[in-house]
Amino acid sequence: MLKLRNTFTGDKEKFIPMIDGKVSMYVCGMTVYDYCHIGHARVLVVFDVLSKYLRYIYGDENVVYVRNITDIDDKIIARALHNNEALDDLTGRYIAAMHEDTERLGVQDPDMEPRATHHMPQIIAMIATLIEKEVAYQAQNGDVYFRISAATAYGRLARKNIDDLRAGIRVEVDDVKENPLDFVLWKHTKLGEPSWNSPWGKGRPGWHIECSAMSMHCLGDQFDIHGGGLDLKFPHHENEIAQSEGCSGHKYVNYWVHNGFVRIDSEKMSKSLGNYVFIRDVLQEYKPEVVRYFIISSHYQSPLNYSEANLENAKSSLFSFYRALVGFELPDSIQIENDNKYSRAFFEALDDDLNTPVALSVLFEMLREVNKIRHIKGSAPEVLAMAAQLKAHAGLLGLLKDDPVEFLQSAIRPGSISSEEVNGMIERRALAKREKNWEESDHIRDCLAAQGVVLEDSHEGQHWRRA
RNA sequence: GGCUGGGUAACAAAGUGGUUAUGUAAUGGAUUGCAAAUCCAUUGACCUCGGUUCGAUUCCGAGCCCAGCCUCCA
Repeated sequence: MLKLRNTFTGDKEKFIPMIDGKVSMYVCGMTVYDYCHIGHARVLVVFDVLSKYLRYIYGDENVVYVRNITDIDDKIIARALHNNEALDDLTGRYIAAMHEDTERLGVQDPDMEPRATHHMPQIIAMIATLIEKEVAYQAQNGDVYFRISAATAYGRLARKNIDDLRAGIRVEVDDVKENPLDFVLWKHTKLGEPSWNSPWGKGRPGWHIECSAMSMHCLGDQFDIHGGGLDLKFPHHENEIAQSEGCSGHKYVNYWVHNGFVRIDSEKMSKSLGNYVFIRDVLQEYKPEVVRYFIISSHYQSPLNYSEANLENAKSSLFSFYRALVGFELPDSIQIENDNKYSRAFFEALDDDLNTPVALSVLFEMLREVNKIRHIKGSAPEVLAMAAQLKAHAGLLGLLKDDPVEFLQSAIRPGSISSEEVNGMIERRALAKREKNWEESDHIRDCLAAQGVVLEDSHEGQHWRRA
């Protein structure tokens, strides 16, 4: 039985869907004014793994996974202005780039990908309801604010109390808010900014209300899982709760799931610190599955330290899995057999709050078993079956999807020696080996090594891979 | 200042009141023309100080250190 750490209560809880056998999940996606960085990759991959596992448990058709796109906000407007570019062009470009990144990372598309600008009627209707219920008000400057004093249990998710928050806040001179903690739902338009018509005049929505409106529109006013990065916990998710529950009058989300940060040099990686690494930059150096392996090699809530050493570690681990699968003819889709000790341990790990590091350790045990029996029995059916199960289980984590030879031999750096050249040299070496010309054979091996190609001799001949 | 997490062997990373996590690296063996890969084996650990306990890395308390949130951020 799957258990998840619910950050609302802080406890590891049994996951019981609201509607028996059906799961609804919403994850805060990207604000599209730049390329996705490794921190984004972590959210994408973590919730991809969770959704894959939920689909495995409940069936593909019984899981609805929604990941939104924020395509209207201050930073987007600022960037468009800076680029002298139309807003739609800018967001369109970065949405396309994001889709490139997710596809390369093997992240399955969510069932729905709502965009804020496509949900203005829902956003406006929600604000209208909040005003009607007097949990929101329009201030003198035309902005509409959420009335914190009307919220029940504000600060519960982030475990903050309103007095502390208020003490720390700096009140601006011209503040029109009733309470400095009140946050904006609708901003009246400023010259040159994109705007939509509303009962409160032309303007645009605040960030928090977008997610409330889109999630409730897609999944209903209460749903199972809401995910996102830890940095969204406060104030974004806190505010979502306040708005959504203020609107519906009942509970909004049953399980809050937050993933930890990616760190770089022991510091949080973020746009505001400027120390981020784009996904597309990492993919110049490492294959997508290596990045994925790196991400899931630690628990989703722990901090994840981005470093070359850790990527290299992930790379060598993943390579050893692929090496073991070379030479086996395995179908792409394999039924998972879950009645053996490996599988039980694997699923026990995933059930335990998605403990992917332990799940990976089970895959290593399967790997060792494959190598061991392969050595004795070659390609006997039971060896193939074991290899197939390894591939199938890894597939649930989004790993071992590639063809092994392709994975091991394809070059990612431009200017690398071509596979044809390598094969030519290997042929010459085979000849030298036959003639027991070890000097020549070793020379060729050294030459290839200098080009980043590793040769391995086996009973069936020479195998090669790129280091 | 308030609030969250965390400190595990060379590195990465789980977990546990007493029994091998796991991977990389290292060492020895099998294998190989030599290597590599693979298999077998081995070394190496739980921040500090108290407390609870027959026994604590694991529970409790204090301290030190690290990261994060309290303002936009995945």
